[in-house]
Amino acid sequence: MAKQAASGKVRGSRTGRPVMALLDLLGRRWALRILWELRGEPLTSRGLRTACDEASPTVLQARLTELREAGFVELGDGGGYGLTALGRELCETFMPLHRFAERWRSKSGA
Amino acid sequence: MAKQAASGKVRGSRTGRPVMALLDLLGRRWALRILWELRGEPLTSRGLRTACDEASPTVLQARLTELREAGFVELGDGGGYGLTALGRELCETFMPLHRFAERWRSKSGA
DNA sequence: GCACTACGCTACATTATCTGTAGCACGACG
DNA sequence: CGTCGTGCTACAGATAATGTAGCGTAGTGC
Repeated sequence: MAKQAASGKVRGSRTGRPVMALLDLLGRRWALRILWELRGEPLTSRGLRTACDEASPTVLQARLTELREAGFVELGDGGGYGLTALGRELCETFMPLHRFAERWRSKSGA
Repeated sequence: MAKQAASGKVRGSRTGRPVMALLDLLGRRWALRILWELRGEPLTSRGLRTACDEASPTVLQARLTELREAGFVELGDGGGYGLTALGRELCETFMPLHRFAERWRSKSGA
């Protein structure tokens, strides 16, 4: 479990372009999902686990650490994970995805 | 290698919400990156591989198949992968990510 | 103090997934 | 025919995720 995120080099950032680093960071299992679940209000680690279909705490913890190092997520004082201002911004970016997903389903079968 | 994408159930869609299916589909290695690299003009499978830092053809082929089944990517007549209209829509959604990534880098170190 | 609960977080064996290299079948070009 | 470029696949080795269990800490009620 390497610790390299946000400190200058994330896996996939070989090109130097920050989008790649971001794309790679978000393209990990549960990363997008975590941001999505945190979009409303902060959740405890166990609450987040429940929200994420009981994903294993190992990955969740790993993603949470990466996301924290990236500055998108933070651990509140009284416990519970929440989005930082930056994380909230990022989440805004994904909001259109919700509407898109609905349209997508109606077009792709189902 | 299971074939289940877009045909009603993708891994992670247990909740039934299409966002989850989409989040899960895009939250696989190279999925986001592939969409991103295809955003401009179509690329051949090898061209795409080059664009994706020489990622192994195994995963690329797997993602390409999933993305095709999802209706985001298509294989052109004369060869070369390109985005479908739906895929292009999805890509539009990610465009703000580029600007965000720049801001992110300046805030998170580097 | 003591049990009880919930928190963030970790260990570890099993299983799934990705990497890297090689190579196939097909077609176009010379 | 030989060579090149397609899309795509096989397979061994490395890496990451799963699932279950449990740690240390902190707050509660007694």
